[in-house]
Amino acid sequence: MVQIPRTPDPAPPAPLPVPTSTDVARRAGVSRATVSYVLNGSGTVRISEPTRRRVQQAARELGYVPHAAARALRSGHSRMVLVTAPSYPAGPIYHRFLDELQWALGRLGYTVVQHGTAPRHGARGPYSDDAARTWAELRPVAVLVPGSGLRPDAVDLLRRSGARAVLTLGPETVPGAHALLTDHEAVGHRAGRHLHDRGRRRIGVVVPTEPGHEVFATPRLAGVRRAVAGTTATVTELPLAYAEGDAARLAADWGPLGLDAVFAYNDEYAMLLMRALQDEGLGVPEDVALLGADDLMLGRLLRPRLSTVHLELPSGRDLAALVDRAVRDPAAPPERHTVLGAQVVHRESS
Amino acid sequence: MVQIPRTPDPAPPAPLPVPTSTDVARRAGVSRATVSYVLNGSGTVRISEPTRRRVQQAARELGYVPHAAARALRSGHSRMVLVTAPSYPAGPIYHRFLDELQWALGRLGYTVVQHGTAPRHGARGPYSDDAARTWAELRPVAVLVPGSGLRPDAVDLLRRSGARAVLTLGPETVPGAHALLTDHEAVGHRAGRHLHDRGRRRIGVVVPTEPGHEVFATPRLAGVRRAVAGTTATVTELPLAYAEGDAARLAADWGPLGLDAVFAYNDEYAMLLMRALQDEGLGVPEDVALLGADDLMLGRLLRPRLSTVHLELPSGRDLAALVDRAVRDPAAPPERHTVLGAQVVHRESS
DNA sequence: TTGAAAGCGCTACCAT
DNA sequence: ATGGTAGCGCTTTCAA
Repeated sequence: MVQIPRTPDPAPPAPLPVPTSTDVARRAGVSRATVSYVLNGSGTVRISEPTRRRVQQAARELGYVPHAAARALRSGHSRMVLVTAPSYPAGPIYHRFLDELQWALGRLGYTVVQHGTAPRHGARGPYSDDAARTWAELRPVAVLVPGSGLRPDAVDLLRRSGARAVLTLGPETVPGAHALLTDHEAVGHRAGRHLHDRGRRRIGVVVPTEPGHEVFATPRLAGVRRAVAGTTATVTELPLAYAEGDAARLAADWGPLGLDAVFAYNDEYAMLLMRALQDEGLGVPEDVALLGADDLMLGRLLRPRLSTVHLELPSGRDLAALVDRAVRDPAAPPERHTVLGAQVVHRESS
Repeated sequence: MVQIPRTPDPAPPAPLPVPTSTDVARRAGVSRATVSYVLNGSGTVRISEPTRRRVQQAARELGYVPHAAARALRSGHSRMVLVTAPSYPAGPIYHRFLDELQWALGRLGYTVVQHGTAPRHGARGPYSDDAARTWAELRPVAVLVPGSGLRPDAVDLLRRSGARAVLTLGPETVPGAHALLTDHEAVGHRAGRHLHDRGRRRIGVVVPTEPGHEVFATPRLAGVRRAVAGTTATVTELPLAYAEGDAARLAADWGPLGLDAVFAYNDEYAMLLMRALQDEGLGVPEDVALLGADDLMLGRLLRPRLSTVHLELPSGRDLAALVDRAVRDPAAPPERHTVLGAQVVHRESS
């Protein structure tokens, strides 16, 4: 960070005392109870119009903002939905989904808060109790955990701390938690079947070596295997780091592999590999068919245009509704939903 | 969402009462005060080892998790740093930065919470008071607002609600808030100078038509203009949507433009445009030089390899230190820092 | 070394 | 229609 020359700047006003509902009450000449009634529009109690006005004006003049923590403490529950940071590097698809979810939950009166305790080096394990404890301290009414690694005891901890619903969005179910299953096995299966349908018989499957991707890569690989089970086709695992050098290495050793198709994990790895293959003089799709996933824009810009598996997360509205339902009936048995739409988009590379 | 058949699932236990420090005290046979001392390791008070043990064991057995809101209420301040959702579509660079920041603030004892009130269609304006109010209700000790659009009255509202520091990370300063200035004018300037140095004289600058990008695009354009001011070079604004069709349209009308270089806003737009140009038979960089920004991996995979402006956000550690400093001395005048490292990486496209 | 008690800001019950 | 007041879970001074 570089300090740049600055013109003298007016110091901010000394920290004023934060106005409370008591201040509003005093200023409006009413009791705190009345203030609360006016500002929260309690259903049962009626306040006269003049009083109501005085209170609202006093609140405005003071810049009064209610204290969410105090409210939660008193009322025994918050409207906070905590979304934890995904355990994997999230892409544009996830962010669009989260945006939608936030908006939909907002309409239902919830406040969405993201907590990014990304598991760092040296952490004891995925979603160690430490992380879950931090979440629990916030006393969210619901917790959504995208990705994998949520442990059953963490679910327990959260529920015992008052969370009325715990939901996972990922490849596995966790006891006690509602599950939105992203069925990556099905993604692999679609990919495998597509390549097999196109007449390919020696299929490679890229498995990123970067940590955090196993969650998707493993079931996708299994899906491809299942797709060609009972046929003459073979499936070969292709570890690959997201780096030019590694792709070049893989491409250089391509011959002996004898592969005629690759499901490249996603569009970005596909682009990486396509480039390396082409640089090595191999033809796509003549020599080797290439299939990505995610349907990113960049796939359409490649030559040949990249075939891909288009993925679709659940609509934010649907998920918001599920959260709301779960919160209203915390004792209901966990729901399980399959939420990952997967569809092959056939373009030119396969 | 598709409901899949499920085996009957054990219903979760009826919502147990959440254990409080009173429960821990009772179980350990001590007072709540003692529990607090033990669990928070108060500096002044010494608790005997046996008592300490009993308390800790009781807490463990009960699955006790302190109530952050209650604690904040009593102590008068929280350790929550609120990071609002960026007002622009955030890329991998931002996410890496945020990760780092979170980690660094965590080490300083803060809890980072992201609040995504992304300004949606129909919202009254950028960061309307509504959004700021929601933030203020959480009574964060500090608020970091990436992007632009934070209004001075929102800063005021936040400070009057007890936020000891408000920081912006973006192209503009806001009165009352610390500013981490991402100097995109400098990015444009570097880009313009590079292209001019390479002998280009008719320079196009891509300006995305998608909303939200103006914040960057406008100053970048201005920077290019400044870089060639006083020379014979010209600068042409090139509105472009992130869609194949629009790029094709632009490329089809290329001739009359008479441009020999383009600063393409970022690597993704650069890739889009490069493809369209090449499809149109134009040579990069012979006919037209192309410069991206962000230094994404995909730039290295293009042919020719994409020249780009490498951007660097401040280190999470530095920023965490600044937040901490600002929180400790809330009356200090706002700091201003320029935090965007910009450096041209010359490859083959320019 | 430990406990009693006040009080943070707020809501909701019960009076008036 | 409005006010008094208890108490949510916690920390911290003051006494014992």
